[in-house]
Amino acid sequence: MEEISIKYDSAFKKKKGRYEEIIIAAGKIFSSKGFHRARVEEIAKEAGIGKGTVYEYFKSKRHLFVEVIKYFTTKFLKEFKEAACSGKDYREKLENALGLLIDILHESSGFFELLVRDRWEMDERLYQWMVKVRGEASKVIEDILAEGIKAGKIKDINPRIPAMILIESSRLALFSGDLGNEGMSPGGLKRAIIDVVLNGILR
Amino acid sequence: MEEISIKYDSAFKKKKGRYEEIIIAAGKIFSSKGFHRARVEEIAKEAGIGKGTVYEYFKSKRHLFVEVIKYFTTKFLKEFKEAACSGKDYREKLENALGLLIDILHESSGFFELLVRDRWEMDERLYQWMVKVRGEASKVIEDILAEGIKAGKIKDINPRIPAMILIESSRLALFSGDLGNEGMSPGGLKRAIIDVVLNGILR
Amino acid sequence: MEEISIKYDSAFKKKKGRYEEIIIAAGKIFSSKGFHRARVEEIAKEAGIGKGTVYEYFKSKRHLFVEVIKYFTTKFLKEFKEAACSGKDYREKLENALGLLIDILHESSGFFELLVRDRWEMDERLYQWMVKVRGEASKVIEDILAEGIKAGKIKDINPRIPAMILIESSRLALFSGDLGNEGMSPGGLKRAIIDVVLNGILR
Amino acid sequence: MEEISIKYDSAFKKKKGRYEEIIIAAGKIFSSKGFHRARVEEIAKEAGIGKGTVYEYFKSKRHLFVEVIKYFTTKFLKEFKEAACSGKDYREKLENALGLLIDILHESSGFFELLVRDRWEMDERLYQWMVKVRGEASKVIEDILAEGIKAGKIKDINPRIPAMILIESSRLALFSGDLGNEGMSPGGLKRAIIDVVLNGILR
DNA sequence: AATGAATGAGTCTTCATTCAT
DNA sequence: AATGAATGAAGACTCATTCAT
Repeated sequence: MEEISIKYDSAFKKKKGRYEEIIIAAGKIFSSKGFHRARVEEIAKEAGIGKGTVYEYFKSKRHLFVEVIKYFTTKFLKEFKEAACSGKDYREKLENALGLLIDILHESSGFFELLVRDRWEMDERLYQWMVKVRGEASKVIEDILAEGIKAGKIKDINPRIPAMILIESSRLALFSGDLGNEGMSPGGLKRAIIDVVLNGILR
Repeated sequence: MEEISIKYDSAFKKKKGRYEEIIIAAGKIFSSKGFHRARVEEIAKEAGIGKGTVYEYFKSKRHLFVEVIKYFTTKFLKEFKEAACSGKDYREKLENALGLLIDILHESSGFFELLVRDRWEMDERLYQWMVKVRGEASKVIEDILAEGIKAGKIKDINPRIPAMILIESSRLALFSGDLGNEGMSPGGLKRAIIDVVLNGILR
Repeated sequence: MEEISIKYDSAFKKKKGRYEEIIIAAGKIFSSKGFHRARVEEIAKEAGIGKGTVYEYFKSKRHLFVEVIKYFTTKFLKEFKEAACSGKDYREKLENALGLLIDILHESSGFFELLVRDRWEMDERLYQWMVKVRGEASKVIEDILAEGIKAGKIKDINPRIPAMILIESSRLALFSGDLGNEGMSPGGLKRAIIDVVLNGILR
Repeated sequence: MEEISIKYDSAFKKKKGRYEEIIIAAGKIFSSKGFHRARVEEIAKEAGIGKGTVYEYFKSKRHLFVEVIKYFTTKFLKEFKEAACSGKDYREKLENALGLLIDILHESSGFFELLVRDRWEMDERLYQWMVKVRGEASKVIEDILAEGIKAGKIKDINPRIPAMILIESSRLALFSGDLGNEGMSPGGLKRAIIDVVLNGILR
């Protein structure tokens, strides 16, 4: 299969494929080992190319790292925003957005830990980028909550804190399995979080 | 003052102080730079000793890292549990415990990011340790919530998820300033989180 | 003018021009950076061709270097010999030959430093080539001096040493500006050298 | 012998010996291969130490190179100035100074070619250093000639050009053997150069 | 013939760790 | 016990060269 598609692929790759291929391979390796333990040669191998080729596309390991972060966060934000639109009311939108976030965290936990973990690797510009991404993600949820407020379903409060609580709480998906919440599927986690934040736990 | 106590300290250090001093110095450096960027020599310098001496007390940089994690998490857990006892009812206890957690995250954000970030550096044993610490922290909050349930104040639900939401949400303290929640003091954040989780946001 | 001749040139180049163009481009780059710091890609760019094309004409960077040395030294020797013929007597010939040498050193100091500097890059054959070039240049001056001897103007000595002193002294043109002999034009330098060597400095 | 002196040596080395040992080893390797072809590991091996140790004493290969140049030129200048003082009159001083220069060029030709050859490797500061060294060497000869002028032995001219001619001509020592002036010993070369420059070659 | 994307051998450099003092 | 000079394994990065198009 690999063999069969070589010609088609290689014709395509020259244009933009290589760049993206390397990003994706690097995403895998960085996610599983972190910046420092990831070896450029290993990334190249994962991408099925030679070590030097990486440097044809990226100035340095650090630059590659930055592009990996940007690539995946951009991709995530796009999907997240789309999910946040697809629903008939604020409640459905909330479920869709949070569901997507939790699914992604659940599946790609490695990558999302990068965002916190390798904060040390970030220069100021990348750090500001991450702050912006975080802010945008928060805004997506805030807007949904604002819709709920407008519809009279939600208390008329500043939706920022609840929005951020919802997002932070989604991080629990990272620890499923490790923390005894076995049997807690992504879907179950989503419902539980929404339930707590919407209804509270007071009797 | 610093100067005055030096002699006393250095005489005393020979017994047990050195070990702890190194841990504390290493905590500072690891927190601010992460495992890989921290240099053993810098840690030694911070501790006011020679590089070789570090290896008299710790087998390797990795071993030192493990002990640093254990030292600070143990210290944290102890304080966290104490805070969770000091209050006349579940509500006060919750405020005290969460307040402490948020304060620590706010002050020592660098260190607590270690716990997530350098997950990659952990061998299985340290990872299990961290899982245990997380579990115990969760248990502390769960017990407080259970007290509230028993007192009839809180719905009769499994308190695990709310407990973990409370803990995860506390992480917002890590981003104060960066994320536009300026003006949100640790105290304000604590109250906001408790309010949302206890009462929910539905009208 | 440059533009106008491009088409003509490029049509012509296919035959022999390319080869020479590359040599000239390489001469520029090697002269300004030396062998090691010169990049094949940069040479290609300077020649207005692709990197791979260089290898169509030259087996390797080293081979190209050798040809560059040969090309320019041959060119220089030819001009040097011509200058050494153009004069009515030994004195005029000496002035013309030395004048040319000094002018070339003054203008293309970079290239002539190659000859010494990258001695390490030379394999035995190129080294012998350089020895031969040096010998021929010396011979040109020796012959002029011999003419002077024959004419009874110059002492009847072996002209080799004076010839080589004249040539070595011409190297001072390399340092004009750096060494405080500012204001010493190539012409002035030429006259000063000839004056000293012919007349000596004793009172 | 080597063995016998180990303790004495090693006690001494710790202070300043290592630094100088590395310089000397590096001088050997740089001289014989030039900057680029010299391998740090080979320099270390020549010095009888490990590769990493070089970096304990020198920040980088380039820094080491700079120090090598400075070390040997300083040493040369010192000896050159001393030789230029040791003589009863200008003539003896000239013979001593030029004799030393020619001997050194003859023996350590590799090193002195560095001075020209690796001009490309020099940053501006090192280049200025070399200009200064050249200027000082010239000044030494100029002063000797000035003494001759004062004594009425030499024409009352600016001694700079003759001084520089004497120095440049000494470079012929670099080519003894290669250029057919076989049998021309350093001593013979010295006398020939002085003779030509002092007396000139006109009949 | 011309190209430039791909390659990997070759090097500098870092830094955890050792060990003689 | 304490030290820091010495070490060398490990890894990022460069660039001459190749070769499919």
